[in-house]
Amino acid sequence: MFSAPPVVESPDASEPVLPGPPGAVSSRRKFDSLEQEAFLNLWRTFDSLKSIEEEVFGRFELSAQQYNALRLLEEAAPATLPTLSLAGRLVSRAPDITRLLDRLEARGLVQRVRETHNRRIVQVGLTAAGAGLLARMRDVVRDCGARQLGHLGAERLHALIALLKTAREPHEHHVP
Amino acid sequence: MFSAPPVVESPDASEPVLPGPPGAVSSRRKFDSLEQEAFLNLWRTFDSLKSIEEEVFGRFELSAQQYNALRLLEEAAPATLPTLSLAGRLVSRAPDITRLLDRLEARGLVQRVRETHNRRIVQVGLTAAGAGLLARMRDVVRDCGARQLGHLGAERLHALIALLKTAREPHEHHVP
DNA sequence: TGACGACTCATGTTGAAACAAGTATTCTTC
DNA sequence: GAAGAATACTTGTTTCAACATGAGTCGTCA
Repeated sequence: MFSAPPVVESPDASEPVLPGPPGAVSSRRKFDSLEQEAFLNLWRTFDSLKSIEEEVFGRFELSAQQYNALRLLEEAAPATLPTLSLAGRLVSRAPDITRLLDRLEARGLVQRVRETHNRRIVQVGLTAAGAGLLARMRDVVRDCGARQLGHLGAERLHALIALLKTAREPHEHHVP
Repeated sequence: MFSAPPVVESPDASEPVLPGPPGAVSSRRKFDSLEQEAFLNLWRTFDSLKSIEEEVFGRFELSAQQYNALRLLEEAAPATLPTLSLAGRLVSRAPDITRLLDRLEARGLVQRVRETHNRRIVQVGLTAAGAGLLARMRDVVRDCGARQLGHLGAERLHALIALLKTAREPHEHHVP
């Protein structure tokens, strides 16, 4: 099955085992195209910043997606949101919104009420406990943001936001 | 089984906040800070582009991370890489590199050979089948990149790449 | 030599994400 | 006003990622 078993003992076996690419090499050799280079940079940067978020949210035993759901409910409060409407507003698509809410409800952070007029719909609302948790997290979360991206400054942040919006614009399906 | 001192939520989860009383507080601002807005845009854009990648790689029954591993092995070929060295070069950190390679090896795309001089190390190399798969994917992947970000144009792609690098630079333990 | 510790990878377990199928309810059409 | 389509979730199942733990190997120094 294998044409030539390349049991090549890597000649540079003494290469640095530490993470991080040898960036000095020409970057075009590593990427097929500029678009791919951009996407890989996007991926790497997102992963880097996400790990910071996760460390912060982990202290409250929340995932980033759970926090995001709570924020959307806070924004809607004192009104509530139908389950799928909430799912549609999440940053990342959430095909498993039911169990995400299960976990939040089990901790008393959200509340689900089946509508009386249309009993198919389940309204989701933030509880006082959920609002309290968000309030306690506020400062920590803001500090986290500053730690992540504060060094960019307002001007470059605006430029980055604009570029990111332009990047995904053609892929969005008409969502307000 | 938690190592960090958990910040527990308030124990009173009994006060529901449902549509009822008006007033209360409702922040109309959507973001706490510019940094958070930038991160959420990063997240959303990454998720959008990633779903395109996944659709393309899914046609070959590969995840983006698996493809990335194969690409790194192709870059190293005909030499091989120690397992952890490969893991360190992946775009996203991969604590489960063993089973990722298990799956690739089960399909005959990579080959693992335990080194004789230092039997702790397992060298990973691309097989001919793996190289063939990458070759068959090449055009599709490039088209995918163009579909994702081709509308930006070279100038804005360069600007985006530069901003992304600057964004994650202080969080990398290694300066490339 | 042989105990000790560092290194490299494998394995066990838990929990979440993804996809598909099912259930209850409402709407539509005749 | 009943059959069938549509809606809004829910549940089941499989797969994968994350964390902790363990096993084998090597270097070192008494």
